[in-house]
Amino acid sequence: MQIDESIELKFAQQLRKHRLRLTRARKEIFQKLYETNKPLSIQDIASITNGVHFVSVYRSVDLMQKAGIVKQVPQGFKNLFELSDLFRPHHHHATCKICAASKEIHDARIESLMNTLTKEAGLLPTEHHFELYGICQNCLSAVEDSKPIQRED
Amino acid sequence: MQIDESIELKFAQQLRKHRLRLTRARKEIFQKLYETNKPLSIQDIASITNGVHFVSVYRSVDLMQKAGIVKQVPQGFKNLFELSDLFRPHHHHATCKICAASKEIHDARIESLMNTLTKEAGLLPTEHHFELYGICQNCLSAVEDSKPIQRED
DNA sequence: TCCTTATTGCAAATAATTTGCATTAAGTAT
DNA sequence: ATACTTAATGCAAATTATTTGCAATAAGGA
Repeated sequence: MQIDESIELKFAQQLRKHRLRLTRARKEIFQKLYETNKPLSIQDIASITNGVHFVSVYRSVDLMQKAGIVKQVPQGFKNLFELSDLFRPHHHHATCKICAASKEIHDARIESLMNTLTKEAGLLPTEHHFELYGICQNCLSAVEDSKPIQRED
Repeated sequence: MQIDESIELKFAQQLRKHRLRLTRARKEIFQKLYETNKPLSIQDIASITNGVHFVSVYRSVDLMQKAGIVKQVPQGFKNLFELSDLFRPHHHHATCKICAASKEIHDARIESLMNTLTKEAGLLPTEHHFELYGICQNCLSAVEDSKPIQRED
């Protein structure tokens, strides 16, 4: 997939703004996040990225995060990353607890409520994490809610 | 702090319902979560808990989580735990990005919106994670937003 | 009190993340 | 284009976090 010209430019500018260099590794990471278009773990990124050492992925994702290029998406117990709102429309995720399939949610109601609540709590809003979980149609049949928890043995 | 009788009973029942035994370690963990009354990491719990090996904390928190006694609160990049809604009113957190002070939010608007959105996404709602971040009054003065990111060197 | 088996503690294995350092390569100036 | 400065990379190794195996212990029911 070819990245849009203006997106690429913005990427370069954002790096520069934070005195970060536009390296092959970072281009590669950005490209993969862009075309995959869903939250990925560091490991995920390292595995699909071409010739970029996983340590560099850690370091670059961290810096790109601080530079506002990438944002963290804590999903359940995993820390995932995707491109920030600078590069794609702000959204949230609804994820199936069972099959982990995840769907994007775009809804203005969320944002306004978030801001209101954050301010009401006496904070200057910077960000919010918002993840919905449920069970999708496909998986519903396999679940019995009242059953005691499963052990692995 | 002494735990309410009915709370303790419910705790025991919930364990039993899931065929989990009421052990000293679990009482201790429950007690600490109860009196601390804020999200704690596994490490936190292990350190304030009296004579409970950290491996047991991992295991018991995991089981108590599956049994609905404890719930996970992914906060930023940390996985924290607190008692589930069975034992304290459902709420969310507004956390200062800088000093990490965290304030509880109780607001019915959130819940209804969550449920609506989850259903709209085609999922049967099970849970949601919802964390607000901002900068509190105390910390506000120390921040200059447009400054390039800080490196540690 | 006895019996069954979940739970614990400990040691050790794995996995995840971070750090130090020499080498490479951006980005700027010449 | 070439040289220069220093950020960024790769690799090895250190930390840190989490999980697993197993023998000893202790819940909880008979």
